[in-house]
Amino acid sequence: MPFSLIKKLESAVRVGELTIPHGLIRTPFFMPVGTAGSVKGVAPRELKELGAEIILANTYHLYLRPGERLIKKLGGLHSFMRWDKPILTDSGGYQVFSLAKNSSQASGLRPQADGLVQICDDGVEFTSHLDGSKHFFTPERVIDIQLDLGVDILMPLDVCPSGKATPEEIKRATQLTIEWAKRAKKHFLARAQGPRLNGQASSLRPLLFAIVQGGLDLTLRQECAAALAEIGFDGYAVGGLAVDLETRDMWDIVKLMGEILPQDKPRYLMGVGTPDDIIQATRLGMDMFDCVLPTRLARHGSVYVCKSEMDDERSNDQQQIPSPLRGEGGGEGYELINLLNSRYREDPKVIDENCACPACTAGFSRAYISHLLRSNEILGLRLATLHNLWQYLNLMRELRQE
RNA sequence: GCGGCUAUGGUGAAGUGGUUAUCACGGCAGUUUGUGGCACUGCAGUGGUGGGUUCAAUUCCCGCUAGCCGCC
Repeated sequence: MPFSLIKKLESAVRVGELTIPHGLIRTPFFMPVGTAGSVKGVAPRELKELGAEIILANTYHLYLRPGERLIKKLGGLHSFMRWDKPILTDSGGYQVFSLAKNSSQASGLRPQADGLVQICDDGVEFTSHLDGSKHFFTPERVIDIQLDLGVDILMPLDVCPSGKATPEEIKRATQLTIEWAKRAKKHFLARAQGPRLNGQASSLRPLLFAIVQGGLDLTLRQECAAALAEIGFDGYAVGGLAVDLETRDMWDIVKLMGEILPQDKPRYLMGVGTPDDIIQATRLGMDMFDCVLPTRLARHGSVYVCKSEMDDERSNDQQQIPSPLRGEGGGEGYELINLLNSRYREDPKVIDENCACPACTAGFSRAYISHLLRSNEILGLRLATLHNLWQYLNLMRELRQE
């Protein structure tokens, strides 16, 4: 069995082990996002030093550029990007949703903007954001691309409805997602039965997950989860929740998923989230996460500060070990500060005194990083990114040991 | 001393006799959740100064001041 649940902590966090071709990973874990085969600004060796054990890349983007054929020719994605630990690829289902959203906002540029993405029973037709060329993805094609990339965990093509979708649209998206998952599995098994799947020396095969959709409809989510579990997959993802968060509450769904998804399989909450979201979700039984927030926020100047540090002066005599997990309520362990704000221009402190990331241990001041970011110096983006990723990965370490 | 030109947000530039004066960069702030790379959204100007013409002037005219160019 690729996954084994070792124990449930008092907090209800599931500590387990996932064994895949490029290594063994302990849950719960966070996957830094490296859409185009690179976690922006961070080299593989640095990722390892931060404690990353698996990263996420994107099928849609790598298919369009440089193309899975080229990557396969050069030895697969691991060899291509010089990362020898596990990789999970997102299927491109989210990009279909995201492109459709962007196209309707691009007023004027395209008269038939909504024609940018066409979903039919067989698959999805879309227009490349790079050169306008037309492409067609089927569930089978997306499996083939991911096998060519040689990744450890494959995600099937799904339909991710927007937060504004009608109940009918959500129902149809859910039905298609189940149908496509079934086709993906069939195709995956047919290809995986070959003796040397993508030429890997490892005897371990890659894993195929399924994605639960259904919007905020508890019944639909339950039916979708049951249908997918009936088909049987290596793990189960919960999709479509990291969307329109300001107007929608995902927690009822997350709680339900934690209760009904197969206990002996990893659960992946896609696209989530803030550190506080992740803490809460692990307590509801989620095992895997990915999110662009730490890396994107860093590039825009925002960095995480553990609140236990902000309270330092008050808690001095208590000799408290700083941890985002202290406090029973959970959440509210982190504060986000924007180094581009004028108040940090002359701030001599490091981002977070209790942080052991490369930026903080080297002693780079907030003032210096602020200067770098204002001057558009690459090092500024890198330092902020390293810091935020370290915060996330350290949080996961603490969650596993709690 | 004489002649000419120019004076528009922090900077550099547009533009117009009449509702909220445009753009870039900079500044200030906000947003960001399966990443269309440092993205996006806001905010800040009583239009050098004093008069005049006009129903109405940033826009037309005059004085003053400042800067630039040329001549003596």
